[in-house]
Amino acid sequence: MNKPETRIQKKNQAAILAAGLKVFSQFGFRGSTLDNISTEAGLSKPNLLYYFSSKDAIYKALLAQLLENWLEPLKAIDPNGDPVEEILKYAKLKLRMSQHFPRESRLFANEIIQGAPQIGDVLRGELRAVIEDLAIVVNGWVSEGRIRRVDPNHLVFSIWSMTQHYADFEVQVEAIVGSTDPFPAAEQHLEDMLRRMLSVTG
Amino acid sequence: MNKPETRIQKKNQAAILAAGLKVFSQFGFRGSTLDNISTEAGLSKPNLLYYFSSKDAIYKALLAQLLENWLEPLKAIDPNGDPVEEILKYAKLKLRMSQHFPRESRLFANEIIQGAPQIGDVLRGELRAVIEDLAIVVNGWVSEGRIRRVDPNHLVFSIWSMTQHYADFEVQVEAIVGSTDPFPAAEQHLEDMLRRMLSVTG
DNA sequence: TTATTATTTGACCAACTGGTAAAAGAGACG
DNA sequence: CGTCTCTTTTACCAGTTGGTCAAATAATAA
Repeated sequence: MNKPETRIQKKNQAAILAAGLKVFSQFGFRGSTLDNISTEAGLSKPNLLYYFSSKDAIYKALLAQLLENWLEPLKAIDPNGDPVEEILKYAKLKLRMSQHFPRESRLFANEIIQGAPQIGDVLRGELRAVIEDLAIVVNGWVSEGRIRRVDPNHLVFSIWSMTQHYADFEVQVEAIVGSTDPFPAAEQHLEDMLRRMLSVTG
Repeated sequence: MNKPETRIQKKNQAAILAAGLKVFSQFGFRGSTLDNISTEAGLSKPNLLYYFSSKDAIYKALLAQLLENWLEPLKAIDPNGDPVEEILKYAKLKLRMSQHFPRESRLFANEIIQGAPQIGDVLRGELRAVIEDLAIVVNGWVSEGRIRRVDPNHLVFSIWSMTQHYADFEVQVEAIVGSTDPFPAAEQHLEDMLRRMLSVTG
């Protein structure tokens, strides 16, 4: 029933979402203004509101898009694969997302820090369910003796935190490593941490 | 030269800082309003401005206070102590700070995510210097064979991220562990991660 | 007590906030 | 060409923002 989008609509909606991502990820929802976003998008404020009915609508569209990409790699962990390699694959993918999509990460971080007013339900619903499934898989690996004993939830927390840190706290990382690209060393460190934590052959 | 503070001043300044911490840590600087803070502090807005000259002044006072407590434990790492235990002591202290002062952690996280407009200088100055000193110590431990080879900077990043995660992403942690207190298991996991990463006797 | 100082309040301001209405301007299509 | 829809702009609004000011009120000291 929804009409096909014109090329102008496609272009402007994309520009607005890109601008919204930039602004929201830096200032959070309440700290961002429609003026900020519309200026960044190269549109007038009423023109922006012609494409999105409200500030809220832009924010929600961004989060919805983000959550998909967020959950997908988690579900891709293969219970039949090699345990350490599966976990490492996920962790490295997450690190690469921090490297290449830091604003998405910061948008998410802002939302969570502020109490997840928009996506709290998703966290307590779908995310929790996915993590519960993963916990079963990890616990299976543990009881089969294929990885060392580990708390599945906190393993996930440590992967999330160590990887997202490079996006969310980018300015702090930069303050310390200077102009060095931190990601190669970060990946090596992440791999070391997880291999030593999980490998049964110590 | 500065006059002694009256008890009313002490009380109201403390109330304002407590209110500012609560509000700023939830909404970030730009997302917070003087009305929020003054209401939270139980004062009228002009009355609040009688004690702090501007919104900025409250925020800066909070950050200054915070940065002291932030850097102190880092300097307390003893080059002459047992390497693994020294690092673990620091990590556990950091975790306990997340547990008992989550709002301070979120205030800091908000500031960093938003590009550290206020404390960028401190990060590139004092923080960087402290981390450089620590790196020398850690590299010494490595070359003495007392801990396994590790990148000092990224070791610190992983400790910061894994510990602060429980404060900054509290709502996400809660969504997954439910009403369980996450901190005992978090401490165990943190200790496992670091011991297995660092201990030469694997 | 009174004089002095410290504190609090209410009224106010200019700039900015998210959002609206109507009309002008562009594009697409027959 | 003309018509019709899509897009953009101009002008506007009520509520909120950080902050000021003078006057009123409480503490305190002599």
